[in-house]
Amino acid sequence: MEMRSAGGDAVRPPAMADVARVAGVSPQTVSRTLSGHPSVQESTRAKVLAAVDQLGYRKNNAARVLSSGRSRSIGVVMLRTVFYSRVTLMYGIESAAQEAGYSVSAATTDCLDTSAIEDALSRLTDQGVDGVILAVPLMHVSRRIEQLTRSVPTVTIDGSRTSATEVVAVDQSLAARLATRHLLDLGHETVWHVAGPGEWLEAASRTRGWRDTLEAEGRVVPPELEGDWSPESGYRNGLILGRIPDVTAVFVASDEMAFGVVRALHELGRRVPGDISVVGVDDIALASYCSPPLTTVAQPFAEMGALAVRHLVRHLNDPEAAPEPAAVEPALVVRASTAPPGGSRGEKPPRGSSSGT
Amino acid sequence: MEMRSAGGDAVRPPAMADVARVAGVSPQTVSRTLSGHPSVQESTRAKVLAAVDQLGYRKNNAARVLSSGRSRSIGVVMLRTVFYSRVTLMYGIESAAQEAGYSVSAATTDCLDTSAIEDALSRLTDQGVDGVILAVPLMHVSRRIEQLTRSVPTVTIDGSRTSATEVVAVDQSLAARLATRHLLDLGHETVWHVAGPGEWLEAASRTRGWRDTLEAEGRVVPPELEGDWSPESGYRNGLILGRIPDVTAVFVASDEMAFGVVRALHELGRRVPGDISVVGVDDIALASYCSPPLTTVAQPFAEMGALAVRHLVRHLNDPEAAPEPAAVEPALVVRASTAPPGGSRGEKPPRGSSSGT
DNA sequence: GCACAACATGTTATCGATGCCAATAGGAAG
DNA sequence: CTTCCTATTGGCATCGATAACATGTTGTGC
Repeated sequence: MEMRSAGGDAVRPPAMADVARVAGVSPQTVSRTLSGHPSVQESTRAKVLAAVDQLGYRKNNAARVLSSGRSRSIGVVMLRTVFYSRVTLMYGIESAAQEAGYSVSAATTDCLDTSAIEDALSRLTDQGVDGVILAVPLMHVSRRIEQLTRSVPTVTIDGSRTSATEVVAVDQSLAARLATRHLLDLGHETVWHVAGPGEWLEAASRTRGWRDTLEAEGRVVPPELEGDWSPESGYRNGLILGRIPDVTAVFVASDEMAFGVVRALHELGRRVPGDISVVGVDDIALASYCSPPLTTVAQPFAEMGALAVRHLVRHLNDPEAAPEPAAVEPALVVRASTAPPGGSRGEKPPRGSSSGT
Repeated sequence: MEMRSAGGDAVRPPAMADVARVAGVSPQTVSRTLSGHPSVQESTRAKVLAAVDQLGYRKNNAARVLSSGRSRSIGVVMLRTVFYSRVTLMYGIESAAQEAGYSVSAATTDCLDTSAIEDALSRLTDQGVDGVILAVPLMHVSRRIEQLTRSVPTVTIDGSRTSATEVVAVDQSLAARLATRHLLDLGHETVWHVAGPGEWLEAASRTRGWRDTLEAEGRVVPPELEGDWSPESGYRNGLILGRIPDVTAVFVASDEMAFGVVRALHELGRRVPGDISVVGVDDIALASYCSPPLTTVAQPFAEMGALAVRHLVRHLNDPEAAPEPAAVEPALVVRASTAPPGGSRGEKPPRGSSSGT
C-alpha cells in the first residue's frame, strides 16, 4: 500500500488503450478479444493476449459496468444471523453465482423491520446489481419494496411473493409433516410443537404442517409454544414441556432450539427419548453429536441457494423466460432422539423398563 | 421485471443531468449538493433535492466509481465454512463496514490452496474494491499474493503477514494458555490436546500456547491429536482419547470438535467431567446446551471483524497513518465440562465413585 | 473606493470500456 | 470480371459522475 501513495502518479494501472497500443490494434479489438467475441483472428488474439500479459492488464469493472449497463453481480438481502440454515444458504448462493460468472454482494440487516429491509434492498440497487435474491421472510410488502423489486429482477426465498418476483422455497409444510408423522408412526398419541417466531414465514409454514397432520389424523392439537430460534428459547420452552406429564413427543422448529429443549428435559430428569421424543429441523453439523443424536429434518439449503441463483441468472439472460416457482424437498433423518412412547428405548436403557409411568 | 423489458427504451433511469435540468442548475451543482459539499446555497440545495425527489433519482455507482476512482467497498477473502467463528467474524465486518459507509463483497473459497486464494483475491481487485480483508490462514504467501496485496490496502486476520499488510488477531496462544492453565489449576497432571488442521495458523498458535504452558510448569507434554475442525474429527479423536487410561483432561481446539470428543467419550462410557474434563474454544451458541455444558474460551470474533474494518478504513482515509498491529483478547468461560480429576463431580454423580479406574 | 478574499456556480476534460456503424479485405457466386 | 457477402477491424460516441479549473458575485478591511 505504500507503493500506491508513495509512487506518485506514475503508476496508473494500464488501461485497454495501453494494451491496444502495445499490441498494435484498436482498443475495440482488445475488448473483443477479452470478451471472447468470435470474430477475432487467431494471430490478433495472440498479440493482444501477449500485450495483456506484458502490461499486467486487468479489466476495470466500473468502466465495464458503466458502459455495458450490466454489472454481472447479484445482491442478497438476508438477516444477520449465525443460524446454520442462513449461512448454508449463503454459501450455496455464492458458489452457484461464482460458477455462473456473477459476484455476490450481501446486504444484511439486524432486524425484520420493513424499513430495514427497504434500506438493504436499496443499498443493493444503488450499487447496481443486476438482480436480487430476497432471503428474508417478508410478511409485509411495503410500497417501497414493491417499487424496488419492480425495477430489478428479484427472486425471493421463502418469502411473500411480491408482484414482480419468482419464488424458490423449501416445502416447509412438508418438513413439518415428515417430523410429525414420524412421531405418530412411532405410536405417540399426539405431538407438541415449539415453533419459531411468528413473523417468520417458514415458522408459520412448519406450524401449519404440524397442525394439519395432527388434524388429519384426528389427534388432539396441543397449544403451541414459541421460541426465537435461539437455543435459549428452546431451553425455556423445554423447562415448560418437561413439567407437563402428557408430553411424550415434541417437534421443535429448529435444531438449535431442539438442543435447548433436550438440555432442559435432561435437567428436569426426563429422558430423551425414553420419556420424551424430540425432532428438530435443519440437520446442523452438530445434530449427530449431541446426547442423544438428534432426529431431524434435513433441508437442502445449499441447493436452494443454487436454485435461486440459477433462476435469477436464467431470467437475466432471457427476460422473456416464464417465471416458474420451484420447491426443493426436505428429508427426515432418524437418529436417536425419537422412540416409541413408554420409555423402553431410553438413551441409557434402564434395565427394568417400567412401561407407562 | 416485466417493466424493464416491456417498457422499451423509454424508461431510462434519470441521470444527474436530468436532475440538473429540472432544478435549473448545472450537473456539478447537483453533484456537490448530493455529496454534501459546503459551498451550496440553501435555496439551491432545496431546488436540487426537490428535483431529485420528483424524478426519483438514484446515484449511479459505476459512474461514480469510474470517475472518482474510489468504490467505497471492501472485499473479504474467506473460507466457505459454516464454522461459527468465521460467520461471526463476517457479520462483525459487515456491520462495521456498513457503519463506515462501505459495502462488503465476499470472495469465498472452498479450500486453502494458494491458487484458490489468489483467485479470490484477484476477483476482488478486479471488482475494484478499495481495500481487502484477508481472513484466511495464509501459510504460504505466493509471489502473486504478494503482488496483489501490494496494489491494494490489505488487512489480514490471523494470517501471515505479507509485506504490505496490517494484522489484526485474537491472541490464540493466550486462548490456549487460559484453557490449559484452567485444567492444571483444577489439579490435572497434564492436559491432552486435539488440535486444528496444521495449515491453519490459529491452530498452530493454540497448539503452541498449550505446549508452552505445560512446559513452563514442567509437565509431561502428551502427543497431540489433530482434527479438521469438524465434529466428526472430534469424534474420531475422542474414540482414541477415551481408550487411553491416563487421560483426564483434554483441550480441544474448537467447540465443534469438542462436541464430537464428548460424544465419543460418552459412547465409551467415560464420564465428562467425572472421568475426563474437556475444554473447547469459540463459545458457540450451543456450548451451553450440550451435556454437559461446555467450558470454553470465548473469542470476540465480531469485534475482531469490526477492528479490521476500522483499521482498513483508517488507512483508506489516510494512507500515511502508521499501521499498528492490534490484538483482541479471548476469555475463559467455565461451565460444567471441567472438574478436578478423580471423578468426584461427574455429570450424573455416580453414588459410589470409584476414584481412578 | 479599491483590492482581495470567500463563496457560489458553471465549463470542460476525463475516467475506461463497450455499442454501433463504417470500412477494408478476401473469397464465393454468377 | 463484377457483385455481393462475410469475416475482421477501426472510429467515434457514449455511459454518468466527478476533478480541476474558470467564472461571476458578494462582502470586507484599509
